[in-house]
Amino acid sequence: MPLPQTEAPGRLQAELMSRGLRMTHQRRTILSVVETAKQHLDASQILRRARKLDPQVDRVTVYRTLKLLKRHGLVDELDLMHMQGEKHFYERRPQRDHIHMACLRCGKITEFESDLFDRLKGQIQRDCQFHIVVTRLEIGGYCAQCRSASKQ
Amino acid sequence: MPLPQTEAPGRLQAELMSRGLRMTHQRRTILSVVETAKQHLDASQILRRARKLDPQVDRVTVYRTLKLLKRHGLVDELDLMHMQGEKHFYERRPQRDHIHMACLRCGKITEFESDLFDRLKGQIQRDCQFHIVVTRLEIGGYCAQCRSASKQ
DNA sequence: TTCCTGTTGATATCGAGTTGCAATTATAGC
DNA sequence: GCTATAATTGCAACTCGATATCAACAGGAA
Ligand SMILES: [Mn+2]
Ligand SMILES: [Mn+2]
Ligand SMILES: [Zn+2]
Ligand SMILES: [Zn+2]
Repeated sequence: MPLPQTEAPGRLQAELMSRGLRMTHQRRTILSVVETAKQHLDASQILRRARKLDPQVDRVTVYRTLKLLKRHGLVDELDLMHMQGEKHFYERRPQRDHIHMACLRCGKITEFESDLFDRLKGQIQRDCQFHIVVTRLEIGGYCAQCRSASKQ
Repeated sequence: MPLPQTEAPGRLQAELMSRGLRMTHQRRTILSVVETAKQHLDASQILRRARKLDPQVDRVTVYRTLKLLKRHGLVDELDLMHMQGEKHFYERRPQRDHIHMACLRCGKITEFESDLFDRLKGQIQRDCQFHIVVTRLEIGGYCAQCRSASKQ
């Protein structure tokens, strides 16, 4: 039993349990991977990390769990400009939405929060009578380093 | 010869030719499909429409042409929340960027332009020293119709 | 502990998109 | 208009992210 049941349940686990969902060993493992990730991970990276904790976990369960988390609004899915293949990336939904910038040269991902973004969402809800559930603002371009590097 | 060579070249075609790219019959066909599309089309829809004009056109050529158009910043790629499968959708890049809202109930796609969005992009370029090449703001939620329909 | 139902793993399969390569063709130069 | 040549195409095979199926399993209420 690599993952003792007694560990403090993360927020993701608590969220799912409060919604009456069954908490399996595999789910706990996958949730802990998503929750402790310091970067944006794709499904196969999540699988690899989950297997380190519990070699039993199957690829299919990772996909099923990610779909579940998306459906409950607990993780967000990103393209990050599909810079290498068609994979999607996942991150815990933060308190406040943020913007993702992907550098088309070095691949670096930068996050950015902005009042203007919050106001824009407000405008959309008001002017379009559209009830926003999920937002995804992704920007491709060139980061500061790569800009100065390419100026000679 | 369903597509006479004498037809006025569309803007996409003119753009590509001005960049010194070869203008093949297949490309002309695919460009005309993309250019005249009234909705967001995925690759297989583009193929089907292109084949109506020239049954010779191959699936691979559609993908290659879309990649070319993306690389030249002439079309934008969208997920539209991946509501049915993993397809991507394409549209001619407009003068002014717009936002895409996808209704998670009826699937309707709504477009929206906003000064706040333009200002947000300006802020990002300034504050993050990030040179923006492409932006993609996609929002999932519930449209006005579906909201009132679900209120009993 | 029992029972029931939701969940899982193994496998096969789907389907969007890519690759390799020989045949074709656009176009620049004559 | 020809010719030469390098870009482009079509076909087939392939990659790989994601899904469907279904028997076996296990969470958790009673
Ligand atoms: Mn995508
Ligand atoms: Mn659009
Ligand atoms: Zn960079
Ligand atoms: Zn709707």
